[in-house]
Amino acid sequence: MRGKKTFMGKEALTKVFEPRTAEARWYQYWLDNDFFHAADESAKKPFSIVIPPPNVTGMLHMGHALNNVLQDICIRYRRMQGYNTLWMPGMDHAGIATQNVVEQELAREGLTRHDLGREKFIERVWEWKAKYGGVIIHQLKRLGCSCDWSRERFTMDEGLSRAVREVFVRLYNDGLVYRGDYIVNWCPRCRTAISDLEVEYRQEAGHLWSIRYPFVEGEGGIVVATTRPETMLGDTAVAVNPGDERYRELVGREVVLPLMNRRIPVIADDYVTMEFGSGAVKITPASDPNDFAMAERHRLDIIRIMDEGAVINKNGGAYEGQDRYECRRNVVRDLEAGGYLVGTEPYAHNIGQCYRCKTHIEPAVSRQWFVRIAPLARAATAAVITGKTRIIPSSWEATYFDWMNNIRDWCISRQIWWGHRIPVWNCEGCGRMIVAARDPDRCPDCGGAALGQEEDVLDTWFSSALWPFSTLGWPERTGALATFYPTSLLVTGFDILFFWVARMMMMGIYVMKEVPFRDVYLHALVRDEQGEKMSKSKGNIIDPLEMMDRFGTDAFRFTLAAFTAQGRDVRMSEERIEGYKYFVNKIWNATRFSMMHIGEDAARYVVRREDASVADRWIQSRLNRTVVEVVRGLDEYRFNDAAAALYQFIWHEFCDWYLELVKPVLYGNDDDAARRAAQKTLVDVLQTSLRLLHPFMPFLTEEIWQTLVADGSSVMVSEYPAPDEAASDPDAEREMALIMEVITRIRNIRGEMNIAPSLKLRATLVAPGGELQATLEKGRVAITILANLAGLTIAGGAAEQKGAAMAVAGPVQVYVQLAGVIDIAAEESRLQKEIARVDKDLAVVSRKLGNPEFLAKAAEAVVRKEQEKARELGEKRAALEAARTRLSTLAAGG
RNA sequence: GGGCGGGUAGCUCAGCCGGGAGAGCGCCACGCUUACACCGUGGAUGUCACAGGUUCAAGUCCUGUUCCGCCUACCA
Repeated sequence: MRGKKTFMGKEALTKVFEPRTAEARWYQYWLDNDFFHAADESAKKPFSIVIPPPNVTGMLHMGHALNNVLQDICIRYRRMQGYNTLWMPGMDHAGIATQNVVEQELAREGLTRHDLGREKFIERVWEWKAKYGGVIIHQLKRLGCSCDWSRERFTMDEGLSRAVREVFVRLYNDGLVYRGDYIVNWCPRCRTAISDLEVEYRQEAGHLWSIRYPFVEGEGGIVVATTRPETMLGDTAVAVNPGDERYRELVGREVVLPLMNRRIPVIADDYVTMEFGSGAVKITPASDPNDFAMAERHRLDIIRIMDEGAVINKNGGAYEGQDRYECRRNVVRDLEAGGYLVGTEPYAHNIGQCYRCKTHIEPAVSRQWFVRIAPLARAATAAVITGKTRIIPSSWEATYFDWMNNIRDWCISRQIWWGHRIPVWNCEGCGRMIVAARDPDRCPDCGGAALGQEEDVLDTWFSSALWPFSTLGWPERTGALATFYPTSLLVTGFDILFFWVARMMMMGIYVMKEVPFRDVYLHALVRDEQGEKMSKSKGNIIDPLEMMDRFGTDAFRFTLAAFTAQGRDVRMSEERIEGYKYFVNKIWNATRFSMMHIGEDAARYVVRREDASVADRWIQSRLNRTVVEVVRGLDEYRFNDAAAALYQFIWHEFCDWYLELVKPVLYGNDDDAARRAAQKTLVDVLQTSLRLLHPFMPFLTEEIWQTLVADGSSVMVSEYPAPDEAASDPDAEREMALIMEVITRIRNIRGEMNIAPSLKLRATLVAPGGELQATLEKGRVAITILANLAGLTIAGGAAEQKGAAMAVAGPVQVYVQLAGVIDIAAEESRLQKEIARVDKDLAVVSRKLGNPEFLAKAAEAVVRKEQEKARELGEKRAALEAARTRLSTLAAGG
């Protein structure tokens, strides 16, 4: 253990918890003590997570908050369990996004990146990064993230750049990377190719134009339908289905392309759907992926009619210089004027747009680099099938497999400047292409030194795909890599399952011969209260920083955990966060109360078992049950279950019941041993609860721990509670359940009968059997105080209870003397209601027991349970009925 | 077109392997009881989307219908 700075514990907790100061103080304390640090070598078992690197341009939003809080919960949990934990942090250079940001900055100065030139521009981006980049890192710290910041990486740093080059070269040498002229998704605004995944499709209202292409010879023509008339300028064929009777004899003939006066052939291809439109399709190989594929099959000409900005080029004849939409209007106008336009109808269709800038994608043919990933996909699929990597929730497996099985080559080149420049050089002397991890000096063939490097950079996701091993030092054989690869867990949103997770799987297996992670937990998207996706344009963004400011980070974190049910979106709601702020307050005050009543050394008390009250044993047993649930929840990534178990236990068992139950013991002077037992229990339960809660609420728990325990230790490196069968105490649970029900019954009578809470009542409990009476006797003080009684009689046989309200708590009859104040009508209706309720239950049970098939086929235990239930309900009903009879006698008697 | 998820209390949702419908918030009543009014006590509220089926038993399993989301896809 490294040197530890201690924080001087305060005498007592302040009246209210102050999140802001506590958060800053404890985060610094953790840093100062190096608690986030992971050792490259350790006797402890490793547990590692690599962060989904946020964009260097990123600002913390709800998605980040959820993602990182879940990771922090997992990492703190494992750390406390004694693992050598590494949470590897870092950022992504986010090629297009970052370049856009810096270009916008330049635009404000009236400059473009071309004014600066490539080198200066890149410098400018680095300057931008130094100045503004990494805001999100500070924001992650505010969330409490316990990353090992000493290892922070950036996808463009030296080590990672080297990894990128190494992998590229390997892929190339293995024949998995190639360059070629193919049709790709082109963004005319970003002026770069993007991958299939980076295209977002949205339905938009458009038109379907029908155009007649006249035959070269003879009368008539053929009608084609299109949503993009301007692309006709580049048409090189018209296609029909080979099985289409209507067009059978037209195949092989030629038509004249209107406006261009070019002769193009009519061809036959299975791709064409006979039922759609006229059954004939215009083919524009340079502007449509399907047409491009057809051009390859039929060796058609490929005519590019647009430039990089989607402006018509010289191949567009008279339309040269026009923007694609301007051109569309003009083409339609001219077609109409020429009598070629046969029809126009409104038509809704999907249009692809750039996921970065939302500009309409222009499919275009260009020279790009591709990765052939199908062979890598097979291994990535197998890894999940064999369970080497688990996807949680498993419902995502199907989606993963589907994508892997239909995978297409990945376009990895981008025509931008900010990114990893492709490590390929072309010799100006002999034209030789050199693919190398290190910059070559001269051409190996001709020895020439005039080598020009490829202009393109790699898709940002290329470097992200290497993240699990590149951040650990690969291609060096580092200790970190040996210790932490494969990583234990990846936590990320399902929206980047293909972008990132799938590619990391492929690259990890390809490069490391081992999967990159054991578990992949995919969490949901965060939406607003109405279930809408949060977006700036809708103005429904809930800012996590604001939430932390207003409600405290712990409340915010707990809310996220409580909302994270598997397979469902998270609907964020300020009200819920506020609710958990109240929970924070509750815990704070429960501790304050406890500390007022326990001595300095209560934690060291040794309590004999016989001195522990049933309440003491009960709360310990319940706590153990909670430990079981929380641990299971965290092990199974059921964060909401874990959070709910904690909430329920702390608020509704510990605070609502246990604290009330121990008050008489703490206040009283008569029983020192019992008081010490209670104090000891109080401290133990509190400390265990804090440890359990710590991954969810790191700041609050540390603040309390430092004051409560005050021995210089930190809760964040204390041992996480483990289930302990010895603490399980079914007897105490059963006994307390009865005592609690008796108290609730009496309170219920008070409420229902409208009796002032201040009025002390007398009650009689009638219990058959000495054991039950003994149990009630143990609860005598608790019942008296919590039900606010002036006197309590515990009896064996039915006594005449004149003027008493009556209720049943299991086998115990509860009488509350209301002599003088009893409202007979009210009591009558109360009993009536109770009887009706019992009758309803009884009817269900009797129906089952009256069914011979149930008796014959149901499990024996189930039958026995039903029989027991029937007996209890019967007894309860009889007692209530008797009370009602007495009541009517009383009423009749006056 | 294909795939996935969902329709449970006024709202937001939880309900694992089928065996007495739950939580939080909201609502109603009462209470400033010396940890907490960011609180306490008590209470009301559900044809578990619909229709079939399997089963002794279905919110839970199966089939179909319907509505709502999301993902995915080359019908111009």
